[in-house]
Amino acid sequence: MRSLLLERAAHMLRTRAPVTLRTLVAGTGVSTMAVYTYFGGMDGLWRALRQEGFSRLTAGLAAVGPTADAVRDLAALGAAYLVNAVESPDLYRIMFDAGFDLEDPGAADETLHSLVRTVERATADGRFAAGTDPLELATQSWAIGHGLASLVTSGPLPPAALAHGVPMLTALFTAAGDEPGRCRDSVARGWAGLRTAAP
Amino acid sequence: MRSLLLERAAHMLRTRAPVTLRTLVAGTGVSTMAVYTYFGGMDGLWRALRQEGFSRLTAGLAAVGPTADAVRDLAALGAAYLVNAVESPDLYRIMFDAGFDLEDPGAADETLHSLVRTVERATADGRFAAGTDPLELATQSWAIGHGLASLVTSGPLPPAALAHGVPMLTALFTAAGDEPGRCRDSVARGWAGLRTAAP
DNA sequence: CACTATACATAACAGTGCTATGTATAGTGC
DNA sequence: GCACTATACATAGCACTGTTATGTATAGTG
Repeated sequence: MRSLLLERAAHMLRTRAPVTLRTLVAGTGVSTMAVYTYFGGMDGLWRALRQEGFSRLTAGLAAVGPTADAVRDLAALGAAYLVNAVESPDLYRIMFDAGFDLEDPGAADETLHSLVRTVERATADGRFAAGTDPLELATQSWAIGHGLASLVTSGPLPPAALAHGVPMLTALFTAAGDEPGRCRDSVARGWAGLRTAAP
Repeated sequence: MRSLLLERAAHMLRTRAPVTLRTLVAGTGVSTMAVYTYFGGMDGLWRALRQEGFSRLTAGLAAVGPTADAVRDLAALGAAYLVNAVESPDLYRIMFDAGFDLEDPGAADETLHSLVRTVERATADGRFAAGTDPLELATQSWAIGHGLASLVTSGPLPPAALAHGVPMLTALFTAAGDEPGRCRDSVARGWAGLRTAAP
């Protein structure tokens, strides 16, 4: 029942149907109280959806198999991040919407950690300068990805603006010590995985 | 009356008091209908608040007087942008919250335009490569600013993370053709205006 | 001075999340 | 097998939300 409600909520989110306590349980044959036994209220449902969103994101990032080129992998992670955000924008909005704030700090940690590991690999491979702080560079990559994803899903920028990720990440990685030409090539190859799902 | 309601709503937003139709008019001696005559409903109030937010942001950016160093000014614009977002996070959230989407496209245009003009100035001064697309670089700077502002005001990153703006903008501007050492210096000087208001 | 439009007030309506209270079922100790 | 208890719901109602239908007083206008 719990997962049924979660799936239904996710589906209503995708179809842009308003997700309210009563519209959620309508059709399931179950009453409004079920939401309280399983989630403790609507806030609990949103939290569960948020975790679901991060789980889906983590899975999407994990699908970016590590290759010999760690810089390519970093760009591929960025592309996968954007694809995830654009394909389910409502879920993405919930994930980064304040209001629940500080309820489960570190929900996004796994996302950041996969970036950190890849930066470390790139540094170990000699692509970035020896003194590079992995967390710092990973955070900056994340900020770029989130900035683009947020501006596109919120409306101000058209979906085509996602392409800015290529020069931005290239600039960031080059500044971290990677050789410009090789960096551009790696990022372009990693970015090739970006495909916006046709409606 | 209209501006009284707007100011009151902005104040309630600042003090984190829930802004509802009835709490808004309570104490003003006026009834709920006033909101409908002036704003056409709560959605209209949010739209007005959003415009208020953009006006305040535009004013904040305009206060960054142009100096002889256009790259410094670009960084100063970024810092001013972040200060504005962090000082009134709720207003910032409303500005970039979807839901009203596409109601007034181009509300953020003035924000972007001030960046575009400064990029053009920097290019004319020979700081950026001749072929630099001003809109492109301005958009990328915006994405960095918004990414940091959003992640900080939403919770995942601590306020100290705003400092990432310096290396990120430096990397971006250097990639655009500016000389690394001089760029770092300009950005640092422009960033010096960033002061988080003490609570 | 009649007429009309504006600017509200009053009251009610449907919808929201939530809770208090009931009930049926499943598990558990004896 | 049987009382006992906890779980998993259902039913009904509460306080609150935004919205609207209707009234009314005032200001402007021919």
